[in-house]
Amino acid sequence: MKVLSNASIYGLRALIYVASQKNEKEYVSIREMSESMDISFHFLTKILQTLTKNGILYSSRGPHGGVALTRPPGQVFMVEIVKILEGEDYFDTCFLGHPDCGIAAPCPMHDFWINVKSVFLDRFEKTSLEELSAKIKEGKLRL
Amino acid sequence: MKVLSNASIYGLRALIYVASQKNEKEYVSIREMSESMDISFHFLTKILQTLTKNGILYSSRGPHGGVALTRPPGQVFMVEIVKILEGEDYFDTCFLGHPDCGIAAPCPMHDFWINVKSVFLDRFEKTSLEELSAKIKEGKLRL
DNA sequence: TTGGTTTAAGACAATTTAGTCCCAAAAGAA
DNA sequence: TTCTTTTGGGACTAAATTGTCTTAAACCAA
Repeated sequence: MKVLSNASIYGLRALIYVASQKNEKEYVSIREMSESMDISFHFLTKILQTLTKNGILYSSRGPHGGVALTRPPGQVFMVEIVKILEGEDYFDTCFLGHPDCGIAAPCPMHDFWINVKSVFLDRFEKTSLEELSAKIKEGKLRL
Repeated sequence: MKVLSNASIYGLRALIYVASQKNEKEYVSIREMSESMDISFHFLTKILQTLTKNGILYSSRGPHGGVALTRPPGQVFMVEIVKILEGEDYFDTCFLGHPDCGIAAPCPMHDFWINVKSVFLDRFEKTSLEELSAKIKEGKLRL
């Protein structure tokens, strides 16, 4: 079971990586991240570019260049990242794929799916990069 | 957000279609289903073939041929269909894609994901084709 | 200013998923 | 038997996702 594309997963992991850095102001090298997390450098670069375009990251070229968060990790929430990388309509889906599933004509899984989606939305809205990176810093979790 | 491939969705919908038939013993034509549900006939045929190979359906060729359930709809549960069409390891995934995410080295979403997956598993284990088709028969739901 | 380093941008290739097509095989009917 | 209908099986195509590569642009330091 998978709810995020690889692009979103890599993007999230990279953001957590950046968020768990000691010095919040310093740029983190994409090359360093790609090697440390064993993600294709070029692919990761492309994903981080869209996060930069969408105002989540600053970026700088040249020596000591890389990316950095535009906001403190505690103010960046999963839901925003997911919507940028998966699309604004991420939560507007039907379990069985009907384009217009709703109260008027619900599919057999409608009630269950509405519930599940609200659990995801709630969690994504409440989870910040700070929370995600906190235990990484303590070495209790892995990226 | 999507948790099932199109193949699984089409397979499930077709099974619900078969299950909501008046006469349980009669074969249901794949052509009829594909047209009624607006699914590619050849694609649906392929999907139903794997369900036939896996003992979920009987099939018969020629006039009045088609597919029929091998068991009463009340004895066929979603979890079985999903595992056939998505793979046995459907519930053995990490939210962030780590192949060996576990208690020893959990990812930052591990606890949440374990919970969500158990909700899905529980629901899939308890939901039969009979339940899914019940309200279709009454015309209260759509396929 | 020159050269090395690093992200930006976009073309390109590989893989996976989705869907199409053709013909064979089985079943029923004339 | 022979013809028609319908599923079986596999090759093929299309689209989306994933990943690679090349070149340009920006930045830094010597």
